[in-house]
Amino acid sequence: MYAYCLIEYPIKTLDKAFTYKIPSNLQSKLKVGMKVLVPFNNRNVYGIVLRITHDYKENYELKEIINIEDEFLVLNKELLLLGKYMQEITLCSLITAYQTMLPSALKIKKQNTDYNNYDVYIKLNKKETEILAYINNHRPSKKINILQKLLKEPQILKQELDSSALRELKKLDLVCEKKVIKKSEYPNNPIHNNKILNCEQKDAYLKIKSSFNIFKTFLLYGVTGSGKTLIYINLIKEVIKENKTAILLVPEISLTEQIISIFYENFGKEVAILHSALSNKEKYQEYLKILNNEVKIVIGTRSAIFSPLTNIGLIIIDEAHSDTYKQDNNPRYHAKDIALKRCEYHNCPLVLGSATPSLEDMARALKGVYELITLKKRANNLPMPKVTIIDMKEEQQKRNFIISALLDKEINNTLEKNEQVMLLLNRRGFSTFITCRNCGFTYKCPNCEISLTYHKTTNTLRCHYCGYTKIKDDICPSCHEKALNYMGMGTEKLADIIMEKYPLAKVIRMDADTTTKKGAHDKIIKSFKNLEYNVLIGTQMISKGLDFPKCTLVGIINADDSLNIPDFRSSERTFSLLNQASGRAGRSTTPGKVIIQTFSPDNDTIRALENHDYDTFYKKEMNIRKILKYPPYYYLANIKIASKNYDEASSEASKIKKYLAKNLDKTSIILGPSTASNFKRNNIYRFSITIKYRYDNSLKKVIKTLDEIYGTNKNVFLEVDINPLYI
DNA sequence: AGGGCTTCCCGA
DNA sequence: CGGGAAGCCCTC
Repeated sequence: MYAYCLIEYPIKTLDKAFTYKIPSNLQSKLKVGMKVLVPFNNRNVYGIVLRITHDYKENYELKEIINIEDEFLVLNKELLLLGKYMQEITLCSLITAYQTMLPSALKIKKQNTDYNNYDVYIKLNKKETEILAYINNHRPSKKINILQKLLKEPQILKQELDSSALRELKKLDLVCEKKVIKKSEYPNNPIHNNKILNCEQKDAYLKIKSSFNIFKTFLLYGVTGSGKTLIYINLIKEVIKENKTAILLVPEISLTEQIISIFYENFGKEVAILHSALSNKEKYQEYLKILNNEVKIVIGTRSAIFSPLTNIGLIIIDEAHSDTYKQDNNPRYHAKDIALKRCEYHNCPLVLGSATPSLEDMARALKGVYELITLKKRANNLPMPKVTIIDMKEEQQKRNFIISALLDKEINNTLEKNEQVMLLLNRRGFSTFITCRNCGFTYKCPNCEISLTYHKTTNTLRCHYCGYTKIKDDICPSCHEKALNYMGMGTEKLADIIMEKYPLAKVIRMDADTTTKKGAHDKIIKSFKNLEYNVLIGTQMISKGLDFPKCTLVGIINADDSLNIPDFRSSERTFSLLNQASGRAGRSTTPGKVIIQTFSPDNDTIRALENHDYDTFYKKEMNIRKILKYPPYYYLANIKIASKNYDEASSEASKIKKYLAKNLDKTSIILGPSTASNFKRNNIYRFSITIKYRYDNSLKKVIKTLDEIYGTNKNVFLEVDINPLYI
């Protein structure tokens, strides 16, 4: 017998099956989808079996399979097909597709077996009476604080305590460390039990339930707080009753602790969790549970869509508009595409849940490709927070540069009432663009309607979609002030300003700088929730899914900045982000207030936020997409041409453009080559070509051919992204 | 990917 | 003529 194997190297030229003889001792055990060790070019490598046959025609002298790596790890037929599908739609190599589908401990390659991962807890090391004596004999301090906490709680995570105070306590031998292997069980949290579906929720539930056993996609469009989770739970209970399984995808686990604990509470041991914060060993364990049919539900981030569940009855993608569902390196797959394929295979429904659906999804729903289910009311009948838009051009005249008069007043009010404030400082993206400090003017490309990117070396502004270039002016073309240099402000500076201005403010920051350490994220959220602080300042990471009952005011300092990011989806993202952030205000009994500061108070996206008006936003934005031929009216494909050598990258890019123009359908539009948004990174220059197309035709074949040609080029390489989220 | 084999170039 | 670097090729 013979086995066709794919080997571990993710190289285009090796992306084909190699044939091996199966030694007699392995013949009964070996199955398609298993990981094997094979001799390859004077050494041994791992591979995966794609096909087993009884005869072999060509007279090439074959080697034998050495061994089966793990008899229990088998990629089943569905997953093998799924990998092929992923190869097809993302143009990655097949082995890359399979590698992506497996947890890192099981990848088809030699492993580093560094599995260690544990939590360090702090415990008291002396009797309670001794500790109390110590507390009574010393002045209040961070150390005393920690001891008091430990008297209440027997053990506390090390990262939650002040490290310098802890060091001293250890020296005094009052506390000790305890290492505990991290467990993936989440605490039961009996808050959300036994909730009954309201009318809207019940309707949605029944509609989806009636489509069990049918391959069909639902867009569950419900305002923030409309109780989508409760619908998910009820649906999944039903799925399990039918003895089937379900996958729930969430955008980021750290922001979804609540969902997880609700699921543990409802389903207990039947749930497996898969996400990047788990150690390799934990992932392996969760994966084994799924393989052994010990669980019925998998909750996880993007890659959980590949869980080896059999007999799937339902897949749900929560916050389906989130960018995290698309992988931003090779293979650039979107979890939704994979989900659709799996639902088709299992003949079951896919549910896309969102408060601000992507235009693509909404367009499909309105066309009838998906079934649209709308939840208009918040589950607890709370009103949506009141949104006020402030014109920062007017405020500038009044010398209010960062905090408007109204926001100032509301911050004072809120702090005096002992409630909490969240201030969102919009990110500026990766590339630099120029804004007028005086009037908020930003340069836009006349062809593509996106902000121009500033290139310091040449003092030019360029469109990274189509390549349009112009020289930067000295004075603002709009207000004629010499103020064309505003580059934005960081959270640190804003925190300083707030602390200086409001004596009552206890400020905590959350952004990329303050959350680098593991667990820092959680720590900030917990301490804000515990009311240790009353002002939370952060970038967009504070906007997602967080629930702070005492937070009644949300201030958006610079609504425009994300609007100006040079990307055709910046309006869509801004709407989603700010709508999401607005939803943070007033989640319990007191109604919330939202203040949006902007230089463009007449902008349609900003206007729509005032009334949480997705529908109007959708119509206006769709119109722009139609005129400019962007998705959902056209599909996109992006090719980045990268090289250490500027000239080579540039000339190859021009060649590729010519090749595409010659070989693609004439209805396709080719933009570029232009400098990519990440034009120079790590000394590699990148040029970008974007194709807008309506009919697939020869596109994938043409790009694939290009990709193969450049597969052997050592100096220039291509990065292909089909349906890119960013270009 | 990565090892082996060929080729090419320069100094003696 | 020799050795070392660079390029090329092959892997069941």
